[in-house]
Amino acid sequence: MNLKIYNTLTGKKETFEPLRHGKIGIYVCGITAYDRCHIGHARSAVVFDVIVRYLRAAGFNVTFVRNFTDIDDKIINRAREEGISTEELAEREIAHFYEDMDALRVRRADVEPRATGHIPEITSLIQRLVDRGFAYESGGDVYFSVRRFPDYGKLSGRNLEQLMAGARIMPGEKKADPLDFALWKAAKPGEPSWESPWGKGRPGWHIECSAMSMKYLGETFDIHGGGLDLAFPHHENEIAQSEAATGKQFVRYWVHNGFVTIKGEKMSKSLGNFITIRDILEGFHPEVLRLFLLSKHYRSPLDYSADSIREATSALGRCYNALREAAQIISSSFKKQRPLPTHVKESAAFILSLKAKVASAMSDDFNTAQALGYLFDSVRCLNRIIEGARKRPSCLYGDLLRECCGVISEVSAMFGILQEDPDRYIEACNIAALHASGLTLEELDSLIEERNMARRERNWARADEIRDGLSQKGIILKDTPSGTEWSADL
RNA sequence: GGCGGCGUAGCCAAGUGGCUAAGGCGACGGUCUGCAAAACCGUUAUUCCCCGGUUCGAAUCCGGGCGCCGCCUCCA
Repeated sequence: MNLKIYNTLTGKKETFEPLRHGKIGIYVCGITAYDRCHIGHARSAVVFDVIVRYLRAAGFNVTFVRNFTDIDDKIINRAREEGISTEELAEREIAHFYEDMDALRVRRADVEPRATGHIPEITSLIQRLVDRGFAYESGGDVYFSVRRFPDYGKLSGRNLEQLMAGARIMPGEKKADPLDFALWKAAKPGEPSWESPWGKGRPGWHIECSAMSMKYLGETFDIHGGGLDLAFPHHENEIAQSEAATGKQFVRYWVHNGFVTIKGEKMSKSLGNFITIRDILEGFHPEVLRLFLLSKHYRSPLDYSADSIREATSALGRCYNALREAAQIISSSFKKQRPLPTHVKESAAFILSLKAKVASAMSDDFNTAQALGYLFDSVRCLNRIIEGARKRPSCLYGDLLRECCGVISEVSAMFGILQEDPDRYIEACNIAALHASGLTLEELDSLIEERNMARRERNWARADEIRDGLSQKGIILKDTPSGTEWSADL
């Protein structure tokens, strides 16, 4: 398997070679625990969740680390506003994070370190930088001397002159140079603080990721990921700190996901145009959100809209519908052993080749959009087989469909979709639609009964009137040989 | 201003030098049906923002233009 990854550091797609054969260390910047997560956070989490699932499916032994920033200015300010401690705030928001991620079927990382749990590692890394002349103490703060690190800017493609244009010293900072950034911040009255060689204080934002990633993955490791907005200054500073301290390359492949936008603009707290994960999950199944997030390549911007979520809902519903029909055929026993038609065999062959196709799409810089295209192709093939079974039943269909569904299910697992029992998924949609229609089940049943009476009397006008009325309320009727069924309009 | 990204059908979206430009949503026609729904079959971009260039050959490479977005301050 030749895996290609786009590396922000070089600006190119490169063939991936792990540092140690068969093993991968990956660190992804997690959240700052001060507020609810929005769809942008969901994208980053789901994208790296799928990347890790894929790497494991490809046979790599992956160590996945994702941190929590549980102390910083935003947390201090928000805690003060709410009149609670920073610990309480961080604990609550980490719990909310898990609530959202569990709902989204995002798996836990192998190590989930927190900044406040790694103060000794952080201070000793800062000490190392001071000892090597890359950092200096100033009035209880410690700063990194950007000009001492010649490679500064190599990740984000900037040079020092460009950076000087926008750099300035904020009031209260004690930098020697406007480009320098804080490694350690002296405690202000009332702020949480830890002991250090420079007095009481707390870590700057960037240093925690260097200290924790190197602790768990080594001084050089394979993949570091995060949102594109972290590339500068956060990841640039991580490189500077880490490489200045160790003299070694810090990270081999930098992977950044694109933003979620809304009406073309970046979704962000400051613009106030964000939609929380919890908001979405009130109206849609978590797999719908996952499908939506994976439907575009991870590096491109992804525009959120109510319509695009509805499209994902329809597409997912179509897949579940096929899986349910397949399950029905599998569970029914046909006596006749008719040979399978050619087009059925061809469809099955396509499905059986799905794993290889998806693996090939994923090996090209994690092309989930292309991979999902193959999955949808397979669902059409599955429907063709189902149609074949309905037209000319044969006992040969049971095993064939079981095998095909198994492949589809296994491949979907990598994306974290189609993992529900189809009956239960569809039933849940139906219940939601019934609820939204404002009808009770009894009212619906009696309308269906009334319509069937009208149909028996060949009163098509009345029958259609009832069906159209229900359709407007989001309930679709389907007349089958075994009676009338109702379902949600997916 | 500096740096970076993007512009493919009605909408969403793969494809980055050469087989018929994936797939999804929608729409339309056919099969099925009392009519529908679901499903299947077919149609829906002779063409990939515009203009030049390289090449036997470009959506794909190069130059220029137009438009949109992001980073340069906290941000997934």
